[in-house]
Amino acid sequence: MPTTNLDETARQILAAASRRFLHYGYKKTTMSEIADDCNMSSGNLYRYFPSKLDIAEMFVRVLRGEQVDNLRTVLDAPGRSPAQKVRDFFLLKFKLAYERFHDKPKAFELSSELILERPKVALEWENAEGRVLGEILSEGNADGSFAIDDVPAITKILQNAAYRFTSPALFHESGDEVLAAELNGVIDLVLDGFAWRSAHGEQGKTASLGSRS
Amino acid sequence: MPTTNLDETARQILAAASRRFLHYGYKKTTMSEIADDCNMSSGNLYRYFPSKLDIAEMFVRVLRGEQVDNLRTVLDAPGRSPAQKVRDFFLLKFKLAYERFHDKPKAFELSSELILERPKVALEWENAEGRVLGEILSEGNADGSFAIDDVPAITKILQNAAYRFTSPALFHESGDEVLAAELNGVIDLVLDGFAWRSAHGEQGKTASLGSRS
DNA sequence: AGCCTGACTAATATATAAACTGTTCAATCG
DNA sequence: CGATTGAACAGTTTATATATTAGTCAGGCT
Repeated sequence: MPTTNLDETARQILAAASRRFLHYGYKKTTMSEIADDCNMSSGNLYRYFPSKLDIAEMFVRVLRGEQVDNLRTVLDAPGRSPAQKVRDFFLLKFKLAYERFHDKPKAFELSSELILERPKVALEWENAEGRVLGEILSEGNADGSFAIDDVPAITKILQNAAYRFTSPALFHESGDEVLAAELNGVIDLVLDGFAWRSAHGEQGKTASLGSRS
Repeated sequence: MPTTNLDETARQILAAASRRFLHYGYKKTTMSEIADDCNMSSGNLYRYFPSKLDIAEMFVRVLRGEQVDNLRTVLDAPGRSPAQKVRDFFLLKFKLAYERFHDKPKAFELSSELILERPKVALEWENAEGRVLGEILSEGNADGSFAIDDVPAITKILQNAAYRFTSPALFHESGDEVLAAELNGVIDLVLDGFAWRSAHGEQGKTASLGSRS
């Protein structure tokens, strides 16, 4: 959790802001309200955070920390093969995104607003999750399930392939189960790709069936 | 082209409307302006189209027709294997979307506005493109490159896996070449998945390396 | 008759004024 | 003297009034 770096007062401010962000959204909570909740003046908030947007950024960093911690449990699941963990990772990520979108809509709205002003936060989020996924892939390399030479590159490819199921744009279109089934279809296919590569090696350099241009 | 069904006058209206949609966008072109361009009264437009939104829908249908015709050329490319055609299909689709996003922004804006009111149009678009992709897959089945038992299902999976490169949400983040390279990475992997399946059969039923649950 | 017009209306959009909010900082407090 | 305040300012949001537009229809034109 990134909050451990924070002053006690800063944590209090963040907690008060988080409550209001979740209930009323970012734009509808005012600095004065946050200050009132903390029994201080609005001006004093600026001794602890440079701006309102920075409070929101810290709020999102906490959300991200929780989500990454959650995804990291996939790594330690006993009796699961690396390939199964790849599937677990994306299904859990989808489930977490889907649930947050539906029962914490204000948090989602806040993330979107923040990312418009601070795109770097989205990249950091993706990278943090990518690190977990990369560990799964490395584990597969170690036990011989996979034969991936460039783990970060393949991590990015997997994130790209699963993008549709991690962005809330389509959470309206279909239900939980339909989307999860489609995600499973994508994962089936990329895992078969891994299987092929681990049997034949040399991935990426020559595209097996359909060489480029 | 869907315009062949149309009355001569309707075509004239659609042409005038299209010019203004492309130049000024949907909301900034008025029915009176379209009528003036056609030397008729605004009321008369409603003899040919039920509403302004229906003119926009027809405009988007024409766009879609052009795009699908364009993608269909991939099917007839000589000397390309089915796997290469899968790659050609998605790279061309990406290029068309990327270019239209950048040099016909008003058309993109119009598509977005329309799809909010007429989501069915987006589904029809995806299905129309899916039919072309499905023909490529069937061709691969016929010549032995692929061994796909449920072509429509795999078509959907491929569209899902490539979604990130067909939705304009990320066209801001990276340049042309970076995105195309990432798309190629995804295609490499799914084609390797096809290679594995064509060598082993039984795709979908048992997920090769990482069986479900 | 069949096609077309253009004034009319309800609804939407734009422009303008009023209120509010993020942020600063000179003054106050402990 | 460091920590805190709250009035002041600039920028933005909201509320209100004005104007425009999508869509209708009773009549006119050919």
